[in-house]
Amino acid sequence: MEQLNEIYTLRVFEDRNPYRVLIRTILSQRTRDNNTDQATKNLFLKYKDIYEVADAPIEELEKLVKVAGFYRVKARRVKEVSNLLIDQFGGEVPNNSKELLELPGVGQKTANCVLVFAFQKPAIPVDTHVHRISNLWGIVNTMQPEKTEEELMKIVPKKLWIELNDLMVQFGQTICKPIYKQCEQCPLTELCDYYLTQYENKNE
DNA sequence: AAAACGGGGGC
DNA sequence: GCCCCAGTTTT
Repeated sequence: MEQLNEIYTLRVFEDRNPYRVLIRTILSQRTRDNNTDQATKNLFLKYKDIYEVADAPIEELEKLVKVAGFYRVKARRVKEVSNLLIDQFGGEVPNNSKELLELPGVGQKTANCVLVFAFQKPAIPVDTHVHRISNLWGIVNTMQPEKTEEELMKIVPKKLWIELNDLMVQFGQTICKPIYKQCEQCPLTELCDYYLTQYENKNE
């Protein structure tokens, strides 16, 4: 943890407006942060609030969101979710997991991001990196992301949930990648079963 | 359980 | 040019 903190800085949503957090998180699905930021900026420079987004022409939404990729799906989801929130939740983003999961384009990970970043509620947004690395390190041994979240919550002190989660994501993006792992740059090889099994023979 | 969705940034 | 992407929905 200390070592990781020297390499990475914590990324958090400075904007805690629940609606913008929700939209930003939907736009971030399966896309890199830079592109997500740009798409979010495009959207909210043009539209002031949920009602303007809900009324926006789909072609215009697609254009603004394009840089994030999956732009047709995402534009449709942004519009759908905005209309649904207006129709069924009085234009407010729900602050509990059950109702969040009913929204189109919102799965476990996105729901957790909203809970954490908009409402400061305890949850761990487990993405593919966190899931993969947790298993790699033997922190958990399960193929189910929900189970990973459960196990991490047991092991990691609550105060560190968000920070550690974020660091694991960045670690997964840069070093402990899905396939091409950069073990030469890794400060944690001494703790890593994967590294030991991969390299112990080569080091002879 | 697997495919589909779609475009960009990094190297 | 190829690799990899802070997933969710549909088949």
